[in-house]
Amino acid sequence: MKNSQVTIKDIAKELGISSSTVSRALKNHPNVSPETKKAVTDLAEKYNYQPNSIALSLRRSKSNTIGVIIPEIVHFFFSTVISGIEDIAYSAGYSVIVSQSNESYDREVIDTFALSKNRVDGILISMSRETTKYDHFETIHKRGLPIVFFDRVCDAINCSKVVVDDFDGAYQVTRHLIQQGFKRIAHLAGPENLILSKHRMDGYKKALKEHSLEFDESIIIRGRAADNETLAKQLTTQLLNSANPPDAMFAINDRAALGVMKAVKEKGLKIPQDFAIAGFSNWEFTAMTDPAITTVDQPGFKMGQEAAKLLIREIEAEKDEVIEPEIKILKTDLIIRGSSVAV
Amino acid sequence: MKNSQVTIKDIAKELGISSSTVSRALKNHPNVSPETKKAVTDLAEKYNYQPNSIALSLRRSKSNTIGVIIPEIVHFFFSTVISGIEDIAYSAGYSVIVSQSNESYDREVIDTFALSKNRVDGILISMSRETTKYDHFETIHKRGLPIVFFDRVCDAINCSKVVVDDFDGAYQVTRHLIQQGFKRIAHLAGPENLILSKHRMDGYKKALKEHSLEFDESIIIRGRAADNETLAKQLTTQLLNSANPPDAMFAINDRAALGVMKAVKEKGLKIPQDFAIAGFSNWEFTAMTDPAITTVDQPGFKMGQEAAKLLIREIEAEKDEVIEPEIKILKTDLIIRGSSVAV
DNA sequence: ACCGTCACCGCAAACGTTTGCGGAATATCA
DNA sequence: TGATATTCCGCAAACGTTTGCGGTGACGGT
Repeated sequence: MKNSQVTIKDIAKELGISSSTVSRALKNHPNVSPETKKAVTDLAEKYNYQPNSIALSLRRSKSNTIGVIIPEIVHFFFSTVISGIEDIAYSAGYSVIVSQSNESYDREVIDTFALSKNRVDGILISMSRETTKYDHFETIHKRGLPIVFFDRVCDAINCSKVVVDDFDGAYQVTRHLIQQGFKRIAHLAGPENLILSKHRMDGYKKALKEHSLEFDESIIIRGRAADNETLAKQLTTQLLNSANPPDAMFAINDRAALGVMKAVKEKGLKIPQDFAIAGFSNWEFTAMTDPAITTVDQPGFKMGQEAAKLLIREIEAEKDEVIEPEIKILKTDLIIRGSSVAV
Repeated sequence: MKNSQVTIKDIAKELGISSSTVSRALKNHPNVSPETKKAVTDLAEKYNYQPNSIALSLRRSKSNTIGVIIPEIVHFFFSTVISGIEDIAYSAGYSVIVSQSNESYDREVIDTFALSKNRVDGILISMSRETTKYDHFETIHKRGLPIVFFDRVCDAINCSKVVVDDFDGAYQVTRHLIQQGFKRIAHLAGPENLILSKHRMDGYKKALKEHSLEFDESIIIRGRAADNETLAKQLTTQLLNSANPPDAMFAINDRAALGVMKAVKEKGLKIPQDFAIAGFSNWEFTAMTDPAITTVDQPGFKMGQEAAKLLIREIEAEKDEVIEPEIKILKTDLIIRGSSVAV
């Protein structure tokens, strides 16, 4: 149990010089004689000196840590984003501390202030599904703490954001379904308070319009089905049993698409011959179902990278330097699989 | 940009008292008059005083942060474990900083020392697949930094560990296959340097022996197929085309099981009538395939919780107190699904 | 008038590091 | 020899907090 690490003071004492000199010697400051430098570095190496990062943080009033708040960690997309964040953060010398809101507004507020109290240098956030008030963001942002939103962004705060081109992704996947010959394409929509739901809906509408298909509210599934596979299945079954059922479905995300698929299979329809399905996000499992699900790939890793870059840029800006908020829109990638086209 | 947070000194200055008194007033120390206390707490509230956790860390030489090293974040099981770790850590007042080794030994070493340099109070580790040398663990452990291993544990280090009862899980799932009437059960084994591979193999063997089935090396798939779906599929196809093919497969994990499933489907065999499949870990997607895959649930969340508890217990032990390393073995849960039994 | 007790508060050191400033010793020059 | 420049180093403050110890003043008891 050699408890304490060796410090600058220890080295100074052993060499009979002051800590200032040791500090300077270690960073190769010109005002230190070569002999002293050598003595210091030798001893530092011998004792395996590691600068105390906490003392450094206090001195510089900078923790070199960034906080991340996401709805959930156990989630293919978000964990991919974290991976991207860490990639950039680590190579820039930052640690990453992650906390999850579990899609709860209250928890998100707690997490936000906890990170602020922990003196992180900046925060990356993807909002919870419940969040409709933004005071907690406002508060810490006004305090001068850099914030960057990603994916589930907040329009009310004037800061940098990274999103995926939801509109275009939805447009492309819907167009694909139309090009495959499907005529009556339903849409399972997302929660109304997330902008991405609106964007995807708009992309869907644009594709319909462009191909002279009319938008029909009766084949739109709204509400909480987006993240509830069972509900998605139920509502799809209902739709399939209706008078004028759809022949394809674009679901707002892959989990919902899976619910749709189960409903369609249960009904005895063949995929994609009788009914085509497309999701959104390219979650891992979409390649594993039978048939595999057509979807839209969101560059999660890249999103994490970009968000981290924007944040660090802001953190490391000079005091008087004014950083204009930047909105990064990442292109999506249409992944065509068996659920929408015969292989 | 109100840059600086208010400090104890600021409050002290404004009230014309010393920082010591403010500090004591804030923690309700008896040696402070009620009036002073009130004045201090009022002002603290007014300015929304937040203790500077970095200064605290320096003072107490304790960062209240724990480090986690896992092979990858984008992984259902490991992200579940993290979730469990955070659950315990946050309620005990610790932050969690996560880093991933990406299954690389070199990266694991770097991460280990980076965490140590960042002055975490303890480390939770699940080893990379590559790791066969343990000097980096040894070094920091000798330095007195508490370590707890989980899942992929290291026998060479004498510290607390949390594992799943791999032996029993494998035994149960194999027995289940036997009870369903399958006679020639193959096994896709894991990397040899991970103890869990051996344990699962042993559980498999025990079930065979108990039912008087002989162990046949020719239907064991070894090598790198465990985390390579494509390879798993190839080798399974090879096995299916052999002279005396198996009628069931217990795969060391779910990803491999999926490869097996694809091979079996491609061969035109019916699952489970002609061929049964079982995996291990209960990854999310196993419930989503068609048919759903029988597997063994590993309590990832609970594992995270237990590991965090053990670590924090060690961190918060008194200096002279001797903490005996503890090995926690968590029970698994057999999840029977369509791939091994007709519904 | 002296002493002891008590309640309340401040001083200063400590955690480990950085850095502006000044000072001592040596070297350079007139 | 005396003045000045150069080289190297230490002092002390600062980051924000905690805490042992000592100090002050009021009060009651003898």
